[in-house]
Amino acid sequence: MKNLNRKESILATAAKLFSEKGFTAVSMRDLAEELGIKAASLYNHISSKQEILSLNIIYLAEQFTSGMNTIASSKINSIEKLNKLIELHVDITLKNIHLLSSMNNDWMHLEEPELSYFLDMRNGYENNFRKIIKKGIRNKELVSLNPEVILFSILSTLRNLYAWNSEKHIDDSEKLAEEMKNILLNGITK
Amino acid sequence: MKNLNRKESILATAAKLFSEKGFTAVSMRDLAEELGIKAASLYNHISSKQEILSLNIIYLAEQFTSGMNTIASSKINSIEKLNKLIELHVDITLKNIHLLSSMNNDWMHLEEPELSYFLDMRNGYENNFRKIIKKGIRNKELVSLNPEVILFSILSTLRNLYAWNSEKHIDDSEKLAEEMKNILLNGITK
DNA sequence: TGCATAAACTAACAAATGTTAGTTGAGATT
DNA sequence: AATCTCAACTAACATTTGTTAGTTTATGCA
Repeated sequence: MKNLNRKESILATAAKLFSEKGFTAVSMRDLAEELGIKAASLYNHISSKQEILSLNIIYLAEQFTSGMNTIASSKINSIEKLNKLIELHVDITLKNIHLLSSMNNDWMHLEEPELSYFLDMRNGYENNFRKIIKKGIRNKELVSLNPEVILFSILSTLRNLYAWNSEKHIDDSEKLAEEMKNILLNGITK
Repeated sequence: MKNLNRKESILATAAKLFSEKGFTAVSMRDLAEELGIKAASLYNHISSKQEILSLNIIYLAEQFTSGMNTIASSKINSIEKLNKLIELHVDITLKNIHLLSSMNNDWMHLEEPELSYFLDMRNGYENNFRKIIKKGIRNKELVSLNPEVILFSILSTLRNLYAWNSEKHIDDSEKLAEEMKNILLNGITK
């Protein structure tokens, strides 16, 4: 949390606390105490608890959206796109573990209009992912199974990366991505 | 929620609300209102908000633990054990969607001694799962990749089943389990 | 009929919540 | 030296929180 200005360290500390206990269970006094100041002082830097949540979540969601847009529109085949998506998730997750947790578990506490903005991004992301899978099936690159189940399986694993990683700290992002590609795409049986 | 006595319907309704907003964000007044009574009346049936959470979570965790114990000690090979585990998850999840959500997201709000009891069950479950995977690798039934990454990938997908299923309602439990076995074990590439 | 029980109610509590108003002090700018 | 600004502070606010105490009411059993 060093080398951050006060607002940034509030956002980062909030993300950490939210990831441990959830948005609602963390009070502004908890957050202030963790930063060594009084709750009222937080309001010199942010306008509300709600703003902390939405700045954090929207920032992260936009990263995923932008990464997905680049990949979806690139001229590579479906499997290569899936590989790139796995790299994208591993990369963003390892750099933002606490934010990931916050986004996955507290997005429903966003208020309008940020809630709709977030859900639009999330839906857009899933739709792009779904298209890639369906195209892969049509091209015979992927097995012809229910694309929804495929989508769900991969996305669940990628979205949960943060939970696993905070326990066993995998530092080598590249190696982790390679193993995940292997497992998710080729399966685990011999 | 019909054909349940009052206590059971309190637990079920709480699970539903917790799954939508999280344990901390649901007040006893919210819960009471959903049941058509006043908050104080809840205390004729349960002793605290905390009790609601722990009864729900412990009930579910014990189901997983007991299912796992049966599978782990049965005399079948590793891949068959993994198949059984997938069936177990699909089965329990489809029957307890809201409970699943509550357990996955609100367990950290348990208090001692239930918290430790839950964490012991959870760790035991993961250890059994890990053993099955490691033995499968030793037996050359499974590919020789990092067992932690394999464990994490499968478990993430299984644990997230509830989230996906509440949107796209897959009613055919058997068919869903079959597709998941295929994808998780054999991969998705041709 | 009278009584016990179960489950609802009203009213109130102390504590915790997010937030605002107004104040203070240190450091930079004029 | 005087002023401005930033970021901390204290004090207080209106709500909301989980929970308790005491009361009422309907139902089933003696």
